[in-house]
Amino acid sequence: MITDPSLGLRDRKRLETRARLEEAAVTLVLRDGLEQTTVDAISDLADVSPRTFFNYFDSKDSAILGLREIDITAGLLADTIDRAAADGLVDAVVHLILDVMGAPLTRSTIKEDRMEIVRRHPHLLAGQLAQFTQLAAQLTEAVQVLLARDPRYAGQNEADRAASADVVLSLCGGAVRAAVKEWAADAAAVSARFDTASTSHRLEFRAISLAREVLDKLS
Amino acid sequence: MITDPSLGLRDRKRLETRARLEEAAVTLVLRDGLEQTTVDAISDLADVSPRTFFNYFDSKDSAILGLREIDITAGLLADTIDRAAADGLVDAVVHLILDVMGAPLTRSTIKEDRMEIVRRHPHLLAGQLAQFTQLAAQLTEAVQVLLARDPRYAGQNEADRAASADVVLSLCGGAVRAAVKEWAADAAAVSARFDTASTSHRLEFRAISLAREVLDKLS
DNA sequence: TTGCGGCAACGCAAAGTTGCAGTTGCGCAA
DNA sequence: TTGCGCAACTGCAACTTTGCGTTGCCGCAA
Repeated sequence: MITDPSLGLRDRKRLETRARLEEAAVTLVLRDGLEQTTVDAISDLADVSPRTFFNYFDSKDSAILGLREIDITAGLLADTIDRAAADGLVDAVVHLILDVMGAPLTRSTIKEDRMEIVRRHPHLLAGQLAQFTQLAAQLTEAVQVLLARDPRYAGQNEADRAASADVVLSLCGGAVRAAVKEWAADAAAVSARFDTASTSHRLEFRAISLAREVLDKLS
Repeated sequence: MITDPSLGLRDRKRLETRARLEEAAVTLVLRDGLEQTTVDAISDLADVSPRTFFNYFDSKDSAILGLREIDITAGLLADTIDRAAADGLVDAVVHLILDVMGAPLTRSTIKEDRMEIVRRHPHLLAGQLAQFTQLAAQLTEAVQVLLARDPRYAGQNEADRAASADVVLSLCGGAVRAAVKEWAADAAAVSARFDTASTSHRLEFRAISLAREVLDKLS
């Protein structure tokens, strides 16, 4: 239940509805399977109309993963800039992607259930990751900001920087996707209990290694 | 009309049906606009049922672009390997992507009409490019073959090579996407007549530059 | 307290997409 | 030449997704 009094009734209801939809989606998928779970059923369980479902989520998959519209806060961007200065651009961007895409997996109250679902249906995450470029002009924008503060890209004009940002994002996104793929294959095989926080770190570490390796060998 | 006598009636009919669908799609989109053109209308004009439409194409967009199932022939793979040896991995992969994705744009008989449509609706190509990773396990496989023949990746085991291939593909795919974005923005602004062959070359050149630049600056 | 602007939920309709099952007819071998 | 297997085509139903127009109610200001 959401009780933050700083929000008006309207916003509280909105948050509650979203939470109900997320929980309904996860519950039904665990109970009936991914294919068997329809948007209608999720909406029913959450007590809203199917039309409303799509006012909250872009797709069934988004609801299951609990992805909300990407919103890169000033704080997150600042952290990313710091990270870029400390560890380099690749580390920062990989971290940013995982933070934005993976937050519901590692920080939600139903994260264990979500992890279980993702483990059983790796294409869920992979699919979102494949699309994330188009979903998130914001990410490109954030990377552009990073590039603008990078001396190596100082001479570039706006347009070139946008293009470069796309490529950097694609590289890092690919690394994350590859890391997730491995993790899903591993998790399916090993099926060991795992702790979500450490999983997130392992993913980040692996993604960064992969990206760096390619940079290393191809340049 | 398809008249190659080496094919049986069955195959000839199949090719004809596909051609009719492609042409119907392009014709109707040019006449009525992208949104106004429905799968039903395309199927009608091509004299098949809407259900059959989806036996030939994954989506309306694919039909408009004339994308067929990706099939990397032995010849194409050999060419790509040669190119990798001569100009490097990035050049080869970028070329491969453009060849696979762009063939219908540069080699089809209705290419001018297609180019016109892509110019008016850049998201068509961008969308396909965004999805191409998942569509094309074959591309990943091809890149894996390239990596296997690359001395820098000689020490890697199968699994690591698969991951690296994903990242390389993502990098090059991003570069192509960025190049296409620029081209679309340009073409929309300039709206000049242009020659499809040289467009393809310019795209390839620009994509390679972008990829190399990122490799250069980030490593 | 009342009235108003706007957002949220909703129903409806249309389009895209996919699985299933039945029919037809090509291609091949006996 | 005949018969069989398989692939293509089809209709149908279900599901996902989106646009549009309507209704009701929250939040704010007079």
